[in-house]
Amino acid sequence: MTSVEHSPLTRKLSAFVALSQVELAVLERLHQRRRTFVARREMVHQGQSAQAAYILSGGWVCSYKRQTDGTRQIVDFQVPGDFLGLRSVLLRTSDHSFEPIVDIEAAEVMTRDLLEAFALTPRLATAILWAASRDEAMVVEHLVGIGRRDADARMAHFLLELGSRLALVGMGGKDGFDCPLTQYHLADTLGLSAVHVNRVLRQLRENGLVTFRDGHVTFDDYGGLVKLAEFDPAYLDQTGPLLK
Amino acid sequence: MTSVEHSPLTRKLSAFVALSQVELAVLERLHQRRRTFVARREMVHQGQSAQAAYILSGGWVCSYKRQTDGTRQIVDFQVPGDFLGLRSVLLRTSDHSFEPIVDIEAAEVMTRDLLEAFALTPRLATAILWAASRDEAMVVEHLVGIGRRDADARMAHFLLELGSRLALVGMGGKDGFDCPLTQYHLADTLGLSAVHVNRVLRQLRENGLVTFRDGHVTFDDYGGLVKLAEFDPAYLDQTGPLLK
DNA sequence: CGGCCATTTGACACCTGTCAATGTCTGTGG
DNA sequence: CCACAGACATTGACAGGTGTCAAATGGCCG
Repeated sequence: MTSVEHSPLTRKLSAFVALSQVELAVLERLHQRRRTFVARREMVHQGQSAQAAYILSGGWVCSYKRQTDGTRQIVDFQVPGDFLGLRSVLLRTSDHSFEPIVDIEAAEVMTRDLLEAFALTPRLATAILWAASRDEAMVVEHLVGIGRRDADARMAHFLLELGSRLALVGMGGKDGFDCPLTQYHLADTLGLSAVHVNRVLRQLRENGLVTFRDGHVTFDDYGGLVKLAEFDPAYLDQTGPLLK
Repeated sequence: MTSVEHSPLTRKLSAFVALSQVELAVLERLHQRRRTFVARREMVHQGQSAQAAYILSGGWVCSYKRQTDGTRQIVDFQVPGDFLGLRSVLLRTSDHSFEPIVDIEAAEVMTRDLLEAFALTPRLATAILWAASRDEAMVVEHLVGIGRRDADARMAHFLLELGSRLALVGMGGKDGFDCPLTQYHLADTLGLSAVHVNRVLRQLRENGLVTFRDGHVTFDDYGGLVKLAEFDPAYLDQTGPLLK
């Protein structure tokens, strides 16, 4: 499609607004300090003086909160093209922990560089704020899901949301996507036990809706899944108002 | 305590940072356009071109999301001193609905006035952003609660959080607070059925922990409640805890 | 080969939802 | 003043969704 190799973040934002050459250049320049993190090693990213955010370019990360009894609740996932710790730069960080799910590659962005980029290209700032507000909308939708959907619908909704997000960066479509998550990750995300996650997955598979297996999610009946989850992606594509 | 009558928002922010006379004046000036809303009449506040936010000075509001099957999930409550729709001004609004729980009084703040106030007094901007990030931390904590706490702990945690928030604006303390919520509100907040909310409240009452009755919450055993809920107010970031 | 991790499955308990009925209080209208 | 309706709170009986416990299976890697 594109002759030039763009970063996932560029792809994502481009789906939201057409960026000029200058804006694209500024965006790419933010990707200079490349860093890698090893799977499962917690990236401490507490409320301290976090002077940098990260743009995830490869691999998956989850942000979670751990309770005193040992259980944890995963609040969100970050996939390529997503920011890590953006809010801790713009506002103040809440005390999440971040854990790479696989080995990841990310670009470290210093606060001053980010703010400078914002000053140079207001439209870029707008686009990035759009991404941040989308993240927040996802947390809210997540809350609704855990509070008011049963396990099947919750799982279906989550997989559909993930599929939509990945499609935006070219890593999946309506047939499915590669997915490095374990059933424990799903359990900690959806507020279920790992055992029940397995039961739910089996049922969805046997009903011909979706198959979660060997690191790959296959949408066997996309329409049926959407119906089961009452999935309305409106909260994801907030195309419009901000840039008008 | 104070000879001058300050707004709840002023009280709240003052607990976070000592504001100068100038900053206090700017803050009070934001309260000029007073409006009232009637209980139970939904304040439509969709993603449209929301050019204003509100500072709640009296009464309670809840923000919620309704599902197609009719159930709803309350995402957050706003009590005096809280902003309504702040994020929809700074970023973009997610599609919540707002419902006054009782008759409320609020100050309408136009975006331009707010931005102007920010420009005049950066410290005020910081304080307000702190409030916004606290709201977000509460949503996350709420997610953790629904996902990983049982009904008793969830209820206890919620009541303690509410108590802390109200204490910040002088509307409650370690003994309790006035509370206009119905058990249906609690159910929609905690992801429970109204019937079960009633059972949980009875149990907490019979265990001598907390009494929810006749529009008033009484902490019968604050310490016991904290222990049951494993309540750690760190996420509220109330630097100068009034509850000490 | 021998651990370790993730997955899978079954049995059972229990937390929570649903259904239904009753009680209480408030406001309204006769 | 009383009858009545409506909203909220309360309680019991019952069903069902999920969690917990335990064990077996299979893949991966040192």
